[in-house]
Amino acid sequence: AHVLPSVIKACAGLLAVKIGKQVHGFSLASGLYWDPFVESSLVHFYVKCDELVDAHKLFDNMVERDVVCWSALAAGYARKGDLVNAKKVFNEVKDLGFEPNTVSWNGMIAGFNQSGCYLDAVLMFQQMHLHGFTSDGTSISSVLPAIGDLGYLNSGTQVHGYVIKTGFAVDKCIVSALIDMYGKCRCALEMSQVFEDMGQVDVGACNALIAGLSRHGLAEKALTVFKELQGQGMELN
RNA sequence: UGCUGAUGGCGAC
Repeated sequence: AHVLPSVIKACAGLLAVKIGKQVHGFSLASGLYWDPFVESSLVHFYVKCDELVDAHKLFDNMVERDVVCWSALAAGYARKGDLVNAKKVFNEVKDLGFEPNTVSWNGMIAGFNQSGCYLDAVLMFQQMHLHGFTSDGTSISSVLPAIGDLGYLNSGTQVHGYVIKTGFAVDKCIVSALIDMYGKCRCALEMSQVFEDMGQVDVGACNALIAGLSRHGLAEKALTVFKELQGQGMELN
């Protein structure tokens, strides 16, 4: 019974729709469908495959809904840019009787960011704090690009300060997210500073830096940096 | 100190 969720998870990763549906059928036939782990991995599977209608239907018919499958569904709507349903599902949480956790919040922030609903991503980030949660690395690297796209330099600087204070500065994803954010806010200096403060060289950070430099019309500088890094044996795209 | 499910950046594809 513990292998089903893993199998379904693999189908979701591969977008193997047919196989996933077969596994779904098998779980029904074998009577394992009521297992919360099986069910939520199925919800996640349908979400990943963009079958939100099926995902929602499954969710509504579940015997044992919990915070995990609820998070998966809400995040799925957010990632699709379906603001109405995302918020609707997210706000249903009280009626369902459980509480969002850090992952639930992160899923919404990341989803809104990926679908270009930047303002909503930032608002969710604020709400998360108002509800007494602390952001982790995932929340921060999800919200930073949204802040950058909105040009909210003040918020970005605040998050940067928080990153330094909490020691998240060693996280590669966060560093490149910071570089990306400063690049979008047209702060070439801060951007380069973050890059240099990073002890080690990271491909992602380099990509963000070069993209940021080009955005400033500093294409030549970008090329120079590109060659420098190549000289150090970096494999860039 | 892990051991079935939901959440992360830039880029290439």
